[in-house]
Amino acid sequence: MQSLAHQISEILKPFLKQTFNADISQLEFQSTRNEFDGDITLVVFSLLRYIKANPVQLANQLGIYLTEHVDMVSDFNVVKGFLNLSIKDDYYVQSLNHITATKNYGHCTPDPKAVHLVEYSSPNTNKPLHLGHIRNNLLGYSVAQILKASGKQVLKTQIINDRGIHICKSMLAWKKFGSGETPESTGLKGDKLVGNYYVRFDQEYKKEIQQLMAKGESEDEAKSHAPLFIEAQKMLRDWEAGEPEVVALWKKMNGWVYDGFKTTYSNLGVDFDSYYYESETYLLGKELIEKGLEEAIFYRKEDGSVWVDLTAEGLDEKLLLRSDGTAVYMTQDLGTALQRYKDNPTMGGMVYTVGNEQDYHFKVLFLILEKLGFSWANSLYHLSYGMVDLPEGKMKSREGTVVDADDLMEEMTNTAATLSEELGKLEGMSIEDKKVLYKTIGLGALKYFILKVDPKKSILFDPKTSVDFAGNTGPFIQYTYARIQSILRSAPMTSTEHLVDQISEKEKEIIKHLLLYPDTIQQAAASYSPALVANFIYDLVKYFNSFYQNIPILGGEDQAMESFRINLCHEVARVISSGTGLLGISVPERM
RNA sequence: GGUCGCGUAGCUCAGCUGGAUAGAGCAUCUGCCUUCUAAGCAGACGGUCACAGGUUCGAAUCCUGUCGCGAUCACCA
Repeated sequence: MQSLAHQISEILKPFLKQTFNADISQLEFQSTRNEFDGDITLVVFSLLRYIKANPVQLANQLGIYLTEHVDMVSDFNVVKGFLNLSIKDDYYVQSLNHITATKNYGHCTPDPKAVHLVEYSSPNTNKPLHLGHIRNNLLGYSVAQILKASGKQVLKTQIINDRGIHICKSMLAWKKFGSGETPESTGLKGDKLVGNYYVRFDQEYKKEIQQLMAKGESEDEAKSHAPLFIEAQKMLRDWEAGEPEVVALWKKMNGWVYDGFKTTYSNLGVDFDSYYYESETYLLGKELIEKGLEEAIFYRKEDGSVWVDLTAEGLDEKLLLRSDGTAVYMTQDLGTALQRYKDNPTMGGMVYTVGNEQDYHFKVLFLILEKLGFSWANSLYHLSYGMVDLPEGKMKSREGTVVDADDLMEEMTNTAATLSEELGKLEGMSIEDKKVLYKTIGLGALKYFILKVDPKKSILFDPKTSVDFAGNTGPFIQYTYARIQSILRSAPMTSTEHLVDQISEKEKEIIKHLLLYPDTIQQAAASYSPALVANFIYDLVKYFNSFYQNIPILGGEDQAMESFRINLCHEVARVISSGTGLLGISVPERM
């Protein structure tokens, strides 16, 4: 079913062409403001570009034409250049019936050829996930859901940063100070255990630096002379050389971390279809560099390092290979991108969910791929998002100001439990069911809190004030859904064929809003913004609550009206559930 | 310093490709629980949309400049 605006446009365009000889691609409509009569408004001002006329006269002319030729337009009025049209109740009833009859309303039919890859999370394996990762994961997962709803086949993946000096640091600390501790022996989550040794390394390293400085070395000298640092560097070289003992330790400790991550992801409700490991991809891309050198897209300096000159594009020169021939971050990313297109030849796009601190990196990456002549280079998208800041400023793992992902989720769940018990509405529910519910609510609050904000903006998170459960929040939306379920339990949906002619303004608002849902999904997919969906759902819930609070549903009124309202409740619930699903938030039947 | 992003109510945020008197939530204040869930509803208070120009019928939105905040400009990832 086409939107109302679209239908009216189609009727008006031939008329405009015939009468004014004006070919107009886009007519501008908006919802009529409450203080005026009418349902939908045509902004006639915007036509003046094509038609030289008095806006009020033109509006009247169009209004007369529409009331005469379009059945659903019952009346009109003109205020300045605004043509306000009144729409018959029939239209709303039919729209609601149409929504009811549409399976997966708002979702496009999947196109099996439109494969999209969404990369998110991409953690380091030397410490646990924190609040920043939560934003990354929620965004990536939600965008994947939204793309799916817009008809794409989506593959979720991550690239795991499992190699490098920082990994060796925690390995070394465990070897020297760990006395054989394991997740089993300590009862700690694997990622937490490894993270502790990363911190331990830093502590011991600092001690050594102090000692060396006491002996008269400068800070810089001390940093590079400290025995621990030298040992860590050696370990990295041994790892790259494939030294069996180091590799075995690396595998063991990374395994612990993966187990820990798995728990965190599962609690957060995100998942992946594939994994790429940096240890397997860091050498990729070198061939690509050779190709670029042959084609003189890149150049080699005397010391052997390879560069690309992007000054013509307003950027700098960028290193692609070190003078010793080893790969850098960019080399690896070039190779990984190519590899992914080889793995999925029909891929229509790739989304990188990475913080905005890497805006420059991705700009350069995409530009280089374009220079190398890959046609798919322009279908890459960097889903850039702002940092999550604490009131004290940035999160710093070494200064202990990191908000741990697991702790935060647990805290949210506990808060939800406390609030729920205070409200005391859960009599008769089993303890297991309650537990699930508290988690659903707590995580709903957290997810919504993060996702309702425009991705590119930074988020200020105050752990002390925590996350709200009232107002524009996840729990409010979940709560409304649960209330609707309660209505539907006592009055199940009935036939949808009733024609009703006493629909209230608020009900019309709700239906108009429901009709916008498919557009919202498309827009959110085009701009990779879950915030659009989040705010859409919130608006819908606001409209609904206001209607629901004031109009009795089971009042023994006119039967047609009553079943119309119950249908409306049902469809609102359906859209809420589908919309929150796009955000990765689940909705409980009761709460 | 160069580049990129942000700046809307005391706080946290919406505001679609320019449209009518800029919207929510939190906080403060006033009402509403004997009927389907009060995590709610109705209302009050609160704004020089950072500032200055420009484009036009019309600017929070587009352009230019200024100021403020942040990120980035590594043979780190």
